[in-house]
Amino acid sequence: MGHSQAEKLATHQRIVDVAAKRFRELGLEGISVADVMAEAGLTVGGFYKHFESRDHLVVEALAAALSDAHAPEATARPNLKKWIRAYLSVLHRDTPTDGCALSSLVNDVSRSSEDVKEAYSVGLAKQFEIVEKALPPHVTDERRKKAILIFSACVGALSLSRAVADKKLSDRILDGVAEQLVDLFASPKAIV
Amino acid sequence: MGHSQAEKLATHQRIVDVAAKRFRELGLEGISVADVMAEAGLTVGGFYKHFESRDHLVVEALAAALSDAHAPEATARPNLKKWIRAYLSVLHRDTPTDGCALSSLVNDVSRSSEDVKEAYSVGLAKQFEIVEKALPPHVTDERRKKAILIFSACVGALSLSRAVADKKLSDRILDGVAEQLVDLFASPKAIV
DNA sequence: ATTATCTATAGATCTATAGATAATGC
DNA sequence: ATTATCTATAGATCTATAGATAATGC
Repeated sequence: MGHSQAEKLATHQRIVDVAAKRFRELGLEGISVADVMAEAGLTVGGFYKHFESRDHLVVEALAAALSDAHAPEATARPNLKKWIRAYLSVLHRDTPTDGCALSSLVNDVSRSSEDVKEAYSVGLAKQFEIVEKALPPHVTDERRKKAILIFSACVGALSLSRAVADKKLSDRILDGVAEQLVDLFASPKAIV
Repeated sequence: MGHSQAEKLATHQRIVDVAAKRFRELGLEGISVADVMAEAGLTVGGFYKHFESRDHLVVEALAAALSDAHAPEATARPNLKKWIRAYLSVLHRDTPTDGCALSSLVNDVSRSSEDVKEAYSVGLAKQFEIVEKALPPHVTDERRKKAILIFSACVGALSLSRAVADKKLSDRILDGVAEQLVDLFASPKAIV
Protein backbone atom coordinates (compact mmCIF):
# COMPACT_ATOMS: atom_id res chain seq x y z
CA MET A 1 0.00 0.00 0.00
CA GLY A 2 1.41 3.19 -1.21
CA HIS A 3 1.64 3.08 -5.01
CA SER A 4 2.80 5.28 -7.85
CA GLN A 5 0.67 7.87 -9.61
CA ALA A 6 0.76 5.81 -12.79
CA GLU A 7 -0.59 2.89 -10.85
CA LYS A 8 -3.31 5.10 -9.45
CA LEU A 9 -4.45 6.02 -12.94
CA ALA A 10 -4.64 2.35 -13.90
CA THR A 11 -6.53 1.60 -10.68
CA HIS A 12 -8.97 4.40 -11.41
CA GLN A 13 -9.61 3.04 -14.87
CA ARG A 14 -10.12 -0.47 -13.48
CA ILE A 15 -12.77 0.78 -11.06
CA VAL A 16 -14.56 2.65 -13.84
CA ASP A 17 -14.47 -0.39 -16.12
CA VAL A 18 -15.91 -2.70 -13.48
CA ALA A 19 -18.66 -0.18 -12.75
CA ALA A 20 -19.40 0.31 -16.45
CA LYS A 21 -20.06 -3.41 -16.76
CA ARG A 22 -21.96 -4.00 -13.54
CA PHE A 23 -24.14 -0.91 -13.89
CA ARG A 24 -25.29 -2.13 -17.30
CA GLU A 25 -26.02 -5.56 -15.87
CA LEU A 26 -27.59 -4.58 -12.53
CA GLY A 27 -28.69 -0.98 -12.95
CA LEU A 28 -27.14 2.21 -11.62
CA GLU A 29 -28.18 1.35 -8.05
CA GLY A 30 -27.74 -2.39 -8.43
CA ILE A 31 -24.23 -2.72 -7.03
CA SER A 32 -22.57 -1.10 -4.01
CA VAL A 33 -19.37 0.91 -3.99
CA ALA A 34 -17.79 -1.80 -1.83
CA ASP A 35 -18.66 -4.55 -4.33
CA VAL A 36 -17.32 -2.55 -7.27
CA MET A 37 -14.06 -1.98 -5.38
CA ALA A 38 -13.85 -5.65 -4.44
CA GLU A 39 -14.25 -6.71 -8.06
CA ALA A 40 -11.46 -4.28 -8.95
CA GLY A 41 -9.28 -5.98 -6.33
CA LEU A 42 -9.53 -3.13 -3.81
CA THR A 43 -11.30 -2.24 -0.59
CA VAL A 44 -13.93 0.38 -0.03
CA GLY A 45 -11.78 2.82 1.95
CA GLY A 46 -9.81 4.00 -1.06
CA PHE A 47 -12.85 4.86 -3.11
CA TYR A 48 -13.27 8.48 -2.07
CA LYS A 49 -9.72 9.34 -3.04
CA HIS A 50 -10.77 8.46 -6.59
CA PHE A 51 -14.31 9.86 -6.67
CA GLU A 52 -16.01 12.69 -4.82
CA SER A 53 -19.16 10.63 -4.42
CA ARG A 54 -20.89 7.54 -5.74
CA ASP A 55 -22.69 9.71 -8.28
CA HIS A 56 -19.37 10.83 -9.73
CA LEU A 57 -18.51 7.18 -10.39
CA VAL A 58 -21.87 6.75 -12.10
CA VAL A 59 -21.12 9.65 -14.42
CA GLU A 60 -17.65 8.38 -15.30
CA ALA A 61 -18.78 4.79 -15.74
CA LEU A 62 -21.69 5.77 -17.95
CA ALA A 63 -19.44 7.93 -20.11
CA ALA A 64 -16.98 5.03 -20.37
CA ALA A 65 -19.69 2.53 -21.31
CA LEU A 66 -20.96 4.90 -23.97
CA SER A 67 -17.61 5.74 -25.50
CA ASP A 68 -16.75 2.02 -25.60
CA ALA A 69 -19.79 1.55 -27.74
CA HIS A 70 -18.79 4.16 -30.26
CA ALA A 71 -15.08 3.54 -30.48
CA PRO A 72 -14.82 0.74 -33.04
CA GLU A 73 -17.38 1.50 -35.74
CA ALA A 74 -17.62 5.26 -35.44
CA THR A 75 -14.76 5.71 -37.88
CA ALA A 76 -15.82 3.44 -40.72
CA ARG A 77 -19.19 3.99 -42.39
CA PRO A 78 -21.27 1.22 -40.84
CA ASN A 79 -23.72 -0.97 -42.70
CA LEU A 80 -27.18 -0.12 -41.37
CA LYS A 81 -28.67 -3.53 -42.02
CA LYS A 82 -25.86 -5.26 -40.16
CA TRP A 83 -25.98 -2.71 -37.40
CA ILE A 84 -29.71 -3.24 -36.84
CA ARG A 85 -29.35 -7.02 -36.88
CA ALA A 86 -26.54 -6.87 -34.34
CA TYR A 87 -28.34 -4.42 -32.07
CA LEU A 88 -31.51 -6.52 -32.10
CA SER A 89 -29.73 -9.87 -31.79
CA VAL A 90 -30.27 -12.57 -29.19
CA LEU A 91 -26.62 -12.17 -28.23
CA HIS A 92 -27.05 -8.47 -27.44
CA ARG A 93 -30.26 -9.15 -25.53
CA ASP A 94 -28.59 -11.81 -23.39
CA THR A 95 -25.38 -9.88 -22.61
CA PRO A 96 -26.35 -6.45 -21.30
CA THR A 97 -23.06 -6.40 -19.38
CA ASP A 98 -21.16 -5.61 -22.56
CA GLY A 99 -24.08 -4.16 -24.47
CA CYS A 100 -25.43 -0.72 -25.22
CA ALA A 101 -25.88 1.33 -22.05
CA LEU A 102 -28.37 3.60 -23.79
CA SER A 103 -30.85 0.72 -23.71
CA SER A 104 -30.01 -0.97 -20.43
CA LEU A 105 -29.91 2.23 -18.37
CA VAL A 106 -32.45 4.54 -19.97
CA ASN A 107 -34.94 4.28 -17.08
CA ASP A 108 -32.20 4.57 -14.46
CA VAL A 109 -30.81 7.70 -16.09
CA SER A 110 -34.21 9.35 -16.20
CA ARG A 111 -34.27 9.10 -12.38
CA SER A 112 -30.66 10.25 -11.91
CA SER A 113 -28.85 13.53 -11.43
CA GLU A 114 -28.45 16.14 -14.13
CA ASP A 115 -24.77 15.19 -14.45
CA VAL A 116 -25.72 11.62 -15.30
CA LYS A 117 -28.29 12.81 -17.82
CA GLU A 118 -25.66 15.05 -19.36
CA ALA A 119 -23.28 12.11 -19.91
CA TYR A 120 -26.14 10.09 -21.34
CA SER A 121 -27.15 12.86 -23.73
CA VAL A 122 -23.65 13.11 -25.15
CA GLY A 123 -23.59 9.38 -25.86
CA LEU A 124 -27.07 9.46 -27.34
CA ALA A 125 -26.26 12.31 -29.71
CA LYS A 126 -23.21 10.39 -30.94
CA GLN A 127 -25.37 7.31 -31.45
CA PHE A 128 -27.90 9.26 -33.51
CA GLU A 129 -25.06 10.48 -35.69
CA ILE A 130 -23.77 6.97 -36.26
CA VAL A 131 -27.18 5.69 -37.31
CA GLU A 132 -27.69 8.71 -39.55
CA LYS A 133 -24.36 8.08 -41.27
CA ALA A 134 -25.34 4.46 -41.78
CA LEU A 135 -28.52 5.36 -43.67
CA PRO A 136 -28.19 4.53 -47.38
CA PRO A 137 -27.13 7.52 -49.51
CA HIS A 138 -30.30 7.43 -51.58
CA VAL A 139 -32.25 8.32 -48.45
CA THR A 140 -31.91 12.07 -48.74
CA ASP A 141 -34.82 13.49 -46.79
CA GLU A 142 -34.85 14.11 -43.02
CA ARG A 143 -31.99 11.76 -42.31
CA ARG A 144 -31.51 12.79 -38.65
CA LYS A 145 -35.20 12.34 -37.93
CA LYS A 146 -35.16 8.90 -39.46
CA ALA A 147 -32.09 7.97 -37.47
CA ILE A 148 -33.90 8.99 -34.29
CA LEU A 149 -36.90 6.84 -35.19
CA ILE A 150 -34.71 3.84 -35.99
CA PHE A 151 -32.73 4.13 -32.79
CA SER A 152 -35.85 4.69 -30.67
CA ALA A 153 -37.38 1.54 -32.10
CA CYS A 154 -34.17 -0.37 -31.39
CA VAL A 155 -33.97 0.82 -27.77
CA GLY A 156 -37.64 -0.01 -27.25
CA ALA A 157 -37.46 -3.44 -28.85
CA LEU A 158 -34.26 -4.49 -27.10
CA SER A 159 -35.53 -3.28 -23.73
CA LEU A 160 -38.91 -4.95 -24.15
CA SER A 161 -37.28 -8.20 -25.26
CA ARG A 162 -35.32 -8.25 -21.99
CA ALA A 163 -38.33 -7.54 -19.78
CA VAL A 164 -40.61 -10.20 -21.17
CA ALA A 165 -41.05 -13.60 -19.51
CA ASP A 166 -42.01 -15.48 -22.66
CA LYS A 167 -38.94 -16.30 -24.74
CA LYS A 168 -40.95 -16.72 -27.92
CA LEU A 169 -42.47 -13.27 -27.58
CA SER A 170 -39.02 -11.88 -26.81
CA ASP A 171 -37.55 -13.36 -30.00
CA ARG A 172 -40.53 -12.17 -31.98
CA ILE A 173 -40.07 -8.59 -30.82
CA LEU A 174 -36.39 -8.61 -31.82
CA ASP A 175 -36.88 -10.25 -35.19
CA GLY A 176 -40.04 -8.43 -36.17
CA VAL A 177 -38.73 -4.97 -35.41
CA ALA A 178 -35.37 -5.68 -37.04
CA GLU A 179 -37.01 -6.96 -40.20
CA GLN A 180 -39.32 -4.00 -40.54
CA LEU A 181 -36.61 -1.43 -39.87
CA VAL A 182 -34.41 -3.06 -42.49
CA ASP A 183 -37.25 -3.12 -45.01
CA LEU A 184 -38.16 0.49 -44.35
CA PHE A 185 -34.73 2.08 -44.14
CA ALA A 186 -31.91 -0.27 -45.05
CA SER A 187 -32.99 -2.01 -48.24
CA PRO A 188 -32.62 -0.87 -51.86
CA LYS A 189 -36.40 -0.58 -52.01
CA ALA A 190 -36.37 1.61 -48.88
CA ILE A 191 -39.60 3.44 -49.45
CA VAL A 192 -39.26 6.16 -46.91
CA MET B 1 -56.44 -1.01 15.14
CA GLY B 2 -58.66 -3.92 14.61
CA HIS B 3 -60.76 -3.32 11.47
CA SER B 4 -63.28 -5.17 9.35
CA GLN B 5 -62.40 -7.44 6.46
CA ALA B 6 -64.02 -5.01 4.04
CA GLU B 7 -61.77 -2.32 5.40
CA LYS B 8 -58.78 -4.61 4.95
CA LEU B 9 -59.58 -5.03 1.28
CA ALA B 10 -59.79 -1.28 0.83
CA THR B 11 -56.52 -0.86 2.71
CA HIS B 12 -54.85 -3.48 0.53
CA GLN B 13 -56.01 -1.66 -2.58
CA ARG B 14 -54.75 1.65 -1.21
CA ILE B 15 -51.29 0.20 -0.63
CA VAL B 16 -51.20 -1.23 -4.14
CA ASP B 17 -52.33 2.06 -5.68
CA VAL B 18 -49.68 4.07 -3.85
CA ALA B 19 -47.02 1.58 -4.92
CA ALA B 20 -48.25 1.58 -8.52
CA LYS B 21 -47.71 5.34 -8.66
CA ARG B 22 -44.45 5.59 -6.79
CA PHE B 23 -42.84 2.64 -8.57
CA ARG B 24 -43.52 4.30 -11.92
CA GLU B 25 -42.05 7.55 -10.62
CA LEU B 26 -39.05 6.21 -8.68
CA GLY B 27 -38.42 2.74 -10.04
CA LEU B 28 -39.20 -0.65 -8.53
CA GLU B 29 -36.49 -0.21 -5.89
CA GLY B 30 -36.93 3.53 -5.54
CA ILE B 31 -39.25 3.55 -2.53
CA SER B 32 -39.22 1.53 0.69
CA VAL B 33 -42.04 -0.57 2.06
CA ALA B 34 -42.22 1.79 5.05
CA ASP B 35 -42.64 4.84 2.81
CA VAL B 36 -45.34 3.19 0.72
CA MET B 37 -47.23 2.27 3.91
CA ALA B 38 -46.81 5.80 5.29
CA GLU B 39 -48.25 7.31 2.11
CA ALA B 40 -51.19 4.92 2.43
CA GLY B 41 -51.68 6.21 6.00
CA LEU B 42 -50.31 3.07 7.68
CA THR B 43 -47.18 1.84 9.43
CA VAL B 44 -44.72 -0.74 8.23
CA GLY B 45 -45.66 -3.47 10.71
CA GLY B 46 -48.92 -4.37 9.00
CA PHE B 47 -47.35 -4.83 5.59
CA TYR B 48 -46.58 -8.52 5.82
CA LYS B 49 -50.18 -9.38 6.71
CA HIS B 50 -51.01 -8.04 3.24
CA PHE B 51 -48.05 -9.30 1.20
CA GLU B 52 -45.77 -12.29 1.57
CA SER B 53 -42.77 -10.18 0.60
CA ARG B 54 -41.83 -6.88 -1.03
CA ASP B 55 -41.63 -8.65 -4.38
CA HIS B 56 -45.27 -9.69 -4.08
CA LEU B 57 -46.21 -6.02 -3.76
CA VAL B 58 -44.15 -5.26 -6.85
CA VAL B 59 -46.07 -7.89 -8.82
CA GLU B 60 -49.47 -6.62 -7.68
CA ALA B 61 -48.60 -2.96 -8.16
CA LEU B 62 -47.22 -3.57 -11.64
CA ALA B 63 -50.33 -5.51 -12.62
CA ALA B 64 -52.48 -2.69 -11.25
CA ALA B 65 -50.54 0.00 -13.10
CA LEU B 66 -50.85 -1.98 -16.33
CA SER B 67 -54.55 -2.74 -16.06
CA ASP B 68 -55.24 0.94 -15.26
CA ALA B 69 -53.64 1.79 -18.55
CA HIS B 70 -55.85 -0.53 -20.56
CA ALA B 71 -59.16 -0.03 -18.81
CA PRO B 72 -60.55 3.08 -20.51
CA GLU B 73 -59.76 2.74 -24.20
CA ALA B 74 -59.56 -1.02 -24.53
CA THR B 75 -63.27 -1.23 -25.22
CA ALA B 76 -63.69 1.42 -27.91
CA ARG B 77 -61.64 1.22 -31.09
CA PRO B 78 -58.96 3.82 -30.45
CA ASN B 79 -57.72 6.29 -33.02
CA LEU B 80 -54.08 5.40 -33.73
CA LYS B 81 -53.01 8.91 -34.58
CA LYS B 82 -54.44 10.31 -31.38
CA TRP B 83 -53.03 7.43 -29.37
CA ILE B 84 -49.50 8.01 -30.73
CA ARG B 85 -49.72 11.76 -30.11
CA ALA B 86 -50.87 11.19 -26.53
CA TYR B 87 -48.24 8.55 -25.79
CA LEU B 88 -45.46 10.74 -27.16
CA SER B 89 -46.74 13.96 -25.58
CA VAL B 90 -44.86 16.32 -23.29
CA LEU B 91 -47.54 15.67 -20.67
CA HIS B 92 -46.90 11.93 -20.68
CA ARG B 93 -43.14 12.49 -20.57
CA ASP B 94 -43.42 14.79 -17.58
CA THR B 95 -45.85 12.67 -15.53
CA PRO B 96 -44.48 9.14 -15.32
CA THR B 97 -46.35 8.73 -12.02
CA ASP B 98 -49.61 8.27 -13.89
CA GLY B 99 -48.10 7.18 -17.18
CA CYS B 100 -47.44 3.91 -18.94
CA ALA B 101 -45.52 1.49 -16.70
CA LEU B 102 -44.32 -0.44 -19.74
CA SER B 103 -42.05 2.49 -20.54
CA SER B 104 -41.07 3.71 -17.11
CA LEU B 105 -40.22 0.28 -15.70
CA VAL B 106 -38.91 -1.72 -18.63
CA ASN B 107 -35.30 -1.74 -17.38
CA ASP B 108 -36.35 -2.45 -13.81
CA VAL B 109 -38.47 -5.39 -14.88
CA SER B 110 -35.65 -6.91 -16.90
CA ARG B 111 -33.67 -7.14 -13.63
CA SER B 112 -36.59 -8.45 -11.56
CA SER B 113 -38.03 -11.84 -10.66
CA GLU B 114 -39.83 -14.09 -13.09
CA ASP B 115 -43.13 -13.23 -11.39
CA VAL B 116 -42.61 -9.55 -12.14
CA LYS B 117 -41.69 -10.33 -15.74
CA GLU B 118 -44.82 -12.44 -16.02
CA ALA B 119 -47.06 -9.56 -14.92
CA TYR B 120 -45.23 -7.27 -17.34
CA SER B 121 -45.65 -9.68 -20.23
CA VAL B 122 -49.41 -9.87 -19.71
CA GLY B 123 -49.69 -6.09 -19.82
CA LEU B 124 -47.43 -5.86 -22.85
CA ALA B 125 -49.42 -8.42 -24.82
CA LYS B 126 -52.60 -6.47 -24.10
CA GLN B 127 -50.90 -3.26 -25.23
CA PHE B 128 -49.80 -4.85 -28.52
CA GLU B 129 -53.40 -5.89 -29.10
CA ILE B 130 -54.69 -2.37 -28.49
CA VAL B 131 -52.23 -0.87 -30.96
CA GLU B 132 -53.01 -3.56 -33.51
CA LYS B 133 -56.74 -2.83 -33.23
CA ALA B 134 -56.01 0.85 -33.70
CA LEU B 135 -54.25 0.30 -37.03
CA PRO B 136 -56.38 1.57 -39.94
CA PRO B 137 -58.47 -1.17 -41.59
CA HIS B 138 -56.75 -0.72 -44.95
CA VAL B 139 -53.54 -1.93 -43.36
CA THR B 140 -54.11 -5.63 -43.91
CA ASP B 141 -50.67 -7.18 -43.89
CA GLU B 142 -48.77 -8.26 -40.74
CA ARG B 143 -50.79 -6.10 -38.40
CA ARG B 144 -49.39 -7.58 -35.18
CA LYS B 145 -45.84 -7.11 -36.35
CA LYS B 146 -46.52 -3.50 -37.22
CA ALA B 147 -48.15 -2.93 -33.85
CA ILE B 148 -45.01 -4.28 -32.16
CA LEU B 149 -42.80 -1.93 -34.17
CA ILE B 150 -44.99 1.07 -33.38
CA PHE B 151 -45.10 0.31 -29.69
CA SER B 152 -41.36 -0.40 -29.51
CA ALA B 153 -40.65 2.96 -31.11
CA CYS B 154 -43.01 4.65 -28.64
CA VAL B 155 -41.39 3.01 -25.60
CA GLY B 156 -37.94 3.89 -26.91
CA ALA B 157 -38.78 7.47 -27.76
CA LEU B 158 -40.64 8.20 -24.52
CA SER B 159 -37.87 6.62 -22.43
CA LEU B 160 -35.12 8.45 -24.29
CA SER B 161 -36.98 11.74 -24.00
CA ARG B 162 -37.01 11.32 -20.21
CA ALA B 163 -33.32 10.43 -19.93
CA VAL B 164 -31.98 13.34 -21.93
CA ALA B 165 -30.64 16.51 -20.30
CA ASP B 166 -31.34 18.80 -23.24
CA LYS B 167 -35.00 19.76 -23.37
CA LYS B 168 -34.86 20.66 -27.05
CA LEU B 169 -33.50 17.24 -27.97
CA SER B 170 -36.12 15.66 -25.75
CA ASP B 171 -38.95 17.46 -27.55
CA ARG B 172 -37.40 16.64 -30.89
CA ILE B 173 -37.35 12.93 -30.11
CA LEU B 174 -41.02 12.94 -29.10
CA ASP B 175 -42.25 15.01 -32.04
CA GLY B 176 -40.07 13.43 -34.69
CA VAL B 177 -40.93 9.86 -33.81
CA ALA B 178 -44.63 10.66 -33.43
CA GLU B 179 -44.75 12.40 -36.79
CA GLN B 180 -43.03 9.58 -38.62
CA LEU B 181 -45.12 6.85 -37.01
CA VAL B 182 -48.29 8.72 -37.93
CA ASP B 183 -47.09 9.18 -41.51
CA LEU B 184 -46.11 5.56 -41.84
CA PHE B 185 -49.01 3.83 -40.15
CA ALA B 186 -51.83 6.16 -39.22
CA SER B 187 -52.43 8.33 -42.26
CA PRO B 188 -54.62 7.64 -45.32
CA LYS B 189 -51.44 7.49 -47.41
CA ALA B 190 -49.96 4.95 -44.99
CA ILE B 191 -47.56 3.25 -47.33
CA VAL B 192 -46.67 0.25 -45.34
C1' DA C 1 -61.36 -15.97 19.74
C1' DT C 2 -59.70 -13.89 15.86
C1' DT C 3 -57.35 -10.45 13.34
C1' DA C 4 -55.92 -5.77 11.36
C1' DT C 5 -52.86 -2.66 12.68
C1' DC C 6 -49.36 -0.63 15.74
C1' DT C 7 -44.72 -0.01 18.16
C1' DA C 8 -40.22 -1.65 18.49
C1' DT C 9 -36.32 -3.95 16.92
C1' DA C 10 -33.03 -7.52 14.90
C1' DG C 11 -29.94 -8.12 11.29
C1' DA C 12 -28.29 -6.87 6.94
C1' DT C 13 -27.23 -3.61 4.04
C1' DC C 14 -24.95 1.03 2.09
C1' DT C 15 -22.42 5.66 1.71
C1' DA C 16 -18.98 8.17 3.60
C1' DT C 17 -15.20 9.24 6.92
C1' DA C 18 -11.21 8.66 10.34
C1' DG C 19 -6.93 7.07 11.21
C1' DA C 20 -3.13 3.61 10.26
C1' DT C 21 0.25 1.64 7.02
C1' DA C 22 3.62 1.33 3.56
C1' DA C 23 5.19 2.78 -0.59
C1' DT C 24 6.56 6.96 -3.77
C1' DG C 25 9.16 10.91 -5.05
C1' DC C 26 11.16 15.49 -3.86
C1' DA D 1 6.70 14.63 3.35
C1' DT D 2 3.27 12.99 0.60
C1' DT D 3 -0.12 9.81 -0.81
C1' DA D 4 -2.52 5.37 -2.40
C1' DT D 5 -4.60 2.02 -0.11
C1' DC D 6 -6.14 -0.50 4.01
C1' DT D 7 -8.94 -1.58 8.34
C1' DA D 8 -12.61 -0.15 11.10
C1' DT D 9 -16.68 2.19 12.01
C1' DA D 10 -20.43 5.86 12.39
C1' DG D 11 -24.89 6.78 10.94
C1' DA D 12 -28.56 6.05 7.88
C1' DT D 13 -31.05 3.13 5.53
C1' DC D 14 -34.14 -1.30 4.43
C1' DT D 15 -36.68 -5.93 4.81
C1' DA D 16 -38.79 -8.76 7.84
C1' DT D 17 -40.42 -10.35 12.44
C1' DA D 18 -42.12 -10.34 17.44
C1' DG D 19 -45.32 -9.01 20.54
C1' DA D 20 -48.94 -5.58 22.07
C1' DT D 21 -53.42 -3.34 21.25
C1' DA D 22 -58.05 -2.71 20.04
C1' DA D 23 -61.56 -3.66 17.11
C1' DT D 24 -64.53 -7.43 14.55
C1' DG D 25 -67.58 -11.24 14.27
C1' DC D 26 -68.88 -15.97 15.75
